[in-house]
Amino acid sequence: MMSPTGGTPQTPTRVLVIDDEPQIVRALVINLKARKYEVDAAHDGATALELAATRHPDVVVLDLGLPDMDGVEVIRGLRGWTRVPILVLSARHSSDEKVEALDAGADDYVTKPFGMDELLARLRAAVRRAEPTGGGEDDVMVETEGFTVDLAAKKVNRDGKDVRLTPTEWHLLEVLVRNTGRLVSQRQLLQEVWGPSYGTETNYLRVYMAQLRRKLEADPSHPRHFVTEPGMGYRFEK
Amino acid sequence: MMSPTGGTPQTPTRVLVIDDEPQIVRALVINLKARKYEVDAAHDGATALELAATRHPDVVVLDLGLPDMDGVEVIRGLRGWTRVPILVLSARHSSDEKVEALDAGADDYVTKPFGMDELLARLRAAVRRAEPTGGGEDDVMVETEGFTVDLAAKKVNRDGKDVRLTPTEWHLLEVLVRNTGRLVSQRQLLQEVWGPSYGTETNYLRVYMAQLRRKLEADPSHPRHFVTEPGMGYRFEK
DNA sequence: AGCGTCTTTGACGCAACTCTGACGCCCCCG
DNA sequence: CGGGGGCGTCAGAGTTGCGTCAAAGACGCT
Repeated sequence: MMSPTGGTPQTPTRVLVIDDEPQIVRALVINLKARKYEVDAAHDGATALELAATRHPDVVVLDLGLPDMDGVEVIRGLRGWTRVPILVLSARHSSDEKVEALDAGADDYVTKPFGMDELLARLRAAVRRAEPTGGGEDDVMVETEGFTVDLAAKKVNRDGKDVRLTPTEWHLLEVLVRNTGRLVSQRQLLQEVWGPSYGTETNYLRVYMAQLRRKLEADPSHPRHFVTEPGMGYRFEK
Repeated sequence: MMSPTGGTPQTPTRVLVIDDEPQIVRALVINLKARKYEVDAAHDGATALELAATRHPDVVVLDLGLPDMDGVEVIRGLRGWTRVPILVLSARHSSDEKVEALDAGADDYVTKPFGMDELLARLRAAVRRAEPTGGGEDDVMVETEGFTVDLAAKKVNRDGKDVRLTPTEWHLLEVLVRNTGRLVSQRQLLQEVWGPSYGTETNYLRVYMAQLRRKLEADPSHPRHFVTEPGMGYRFEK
């Protein structure tokens, strides 16, 4: 009826399935893959958080009954650094459970046993509303007098030539550019680029900011666009 | 447990309730108003679409069983021009109904009879995820005739130029500005900026208030905006 | 298996920020 | 009228944070 991404052919939607019951995981994986989703699976909370950090899923399906940690803790762990839609599965019908999960940051709550059709529809709904912007074309191009960043094409142009960025460099640049003019805290940068457990490794930031400045600033040692706010974070200015 | 808007006191969340059963509408309206939502109600689809257009609700609660038109048509009518979250209520448990409604653009689907707690939690979830991107980025700006404070971007502008503040200076300014016009006790300032164990080191305050005044006041020795209340605390005035 | 690229880690010098103490002022109170 | 506590100001000392470089480790590709 509808492609996972909602019609626009682009990179496939990535789903992270978290459940400790193998048969449920299998059923989900089969159904999702058949519909051209890209699927990762985890059977406990720790693995889940790790996978979420490294794979950056577009939507998370989470069973609350995990062996190693409370499902709500997983929600909080995710919400600490990402707004990825979270669809909760649970065998518990109690109203309190639902309220707790939803208020912790879940986007939807489905009780088992569930219909696969319904689950997939809810998944589509969750992904759909998370999509970038609905109404109008947002400007995916950001220009400075020294270089141009094309967020959609994932390209940076300088003096007519494309600048080669490594994945990490790009990711960092993307977070900064998406917050043009705003200060982005070191913690937020680290967590968005490297994952939730990297909130304090500020040396990574120093290295990669230097890298970005070397590649994009006219005078890397006196940056005009990638501004350091000592003790707080970094800011991208046009 | 949580204010409708998620903590920041601003304009109340507006809900549009669409249902033809008076007792359900009444129950919803009472519960919503008690939680400080602003509520509009419609008992048929035509009125609903009209109200949605004129009142611009932040979230819609829609019963699928309407007298004048199919509920799914209402969803489509809304989705034609707005991305407002739509929470569907329905007596039908059939999977097809849910899939159809969700794929038409609904954000959530709750079957009757429903628990009020759960419904409210789902409503909060729907509003929450729509907030930051939906209505538009409202930067929290505070202006005086001498300078401008942008709390979101963590920026202070004076005479067209950005003022450089250290982390401590920012933190202090932030607490004061968030309490504009109100007196903030020394103890509270110290504990919020330096931590719970620093309730008495008022000399810190003196040093950093001086710093702030030097950077922001036109005449630092005769402050107009950062007012000392001797023996009590400090107050920020526009 | 070998190679190239990307990421991570450590060490160093330098700059920025925080803390601290001394001093003088003003206002309140005795 | 004199004393004292609270406040503002200043500048130095100590600490932390930042930029830079280089090399080792991890990863993927051929």
